[in-house]
Amino acid sequence: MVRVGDVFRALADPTRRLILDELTLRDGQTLFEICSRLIAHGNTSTRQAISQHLAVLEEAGLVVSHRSGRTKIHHLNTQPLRSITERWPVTD
Amino acid sequence: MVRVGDVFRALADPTRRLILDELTLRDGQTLFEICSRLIAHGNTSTRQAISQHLAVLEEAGLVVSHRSGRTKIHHLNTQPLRSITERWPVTD
DNA sequence: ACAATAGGCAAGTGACTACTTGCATGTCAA
DNA sequence: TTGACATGCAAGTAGTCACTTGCCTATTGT
Repeated sequence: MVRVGDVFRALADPTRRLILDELTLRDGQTLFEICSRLIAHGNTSTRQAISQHLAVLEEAGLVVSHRSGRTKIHHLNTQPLRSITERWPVTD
Repeated sequence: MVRVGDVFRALADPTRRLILDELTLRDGQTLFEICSRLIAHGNTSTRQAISQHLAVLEEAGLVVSHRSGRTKIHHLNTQPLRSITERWPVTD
């Protein structure tokens, strides 16, 4: 069960938004891939920090993961974002 | 200039989301009206707390306000929410 | 088996955040 | 003008959060 508060709290951090951007560019990355590519783009986060960020994103339902051997594959899930526009409809 | 981080941080707090809900029900309320109606709905926040929440919402661009005599009228602005679905498009 | 790889767990720290408390400012009605 | 009303400001506090640090587990290749 995903709470809406978790979604917003997860999105409130700039590094977590960068992770979502990275998964938007290439879905299904491992922790090490995400680390490498974030650092390559100037982010200074360590593996442990990014691992904790991914846990927050998973709790919010924005990222789903499954283990494959000794690696863990992360997938983006934009479904929880739907609740945002449903709650406060954007007026055109 | 509204930063996307401010929007998510503002939405991360449950009381602030209740304030947005309240303004969705009836737009253009004063601080005292918002306080009264939130408390009537079981929220235990004080006036000062809600005032600070409104300041955060204004900084995020989600609420715009103008003074009228000794009262301050608050209006909802859902425009910043658009950036959410623009950044991570919701797949149907 | 053994070393390297990919990731996990948990305690500690500094910064930030929500909330309170107390007082000050500005406005309206009598 | 004087008091009541609506709101603002600013310092202090308790709790949360992001990040580090150090060690541990599990899997793969040789």
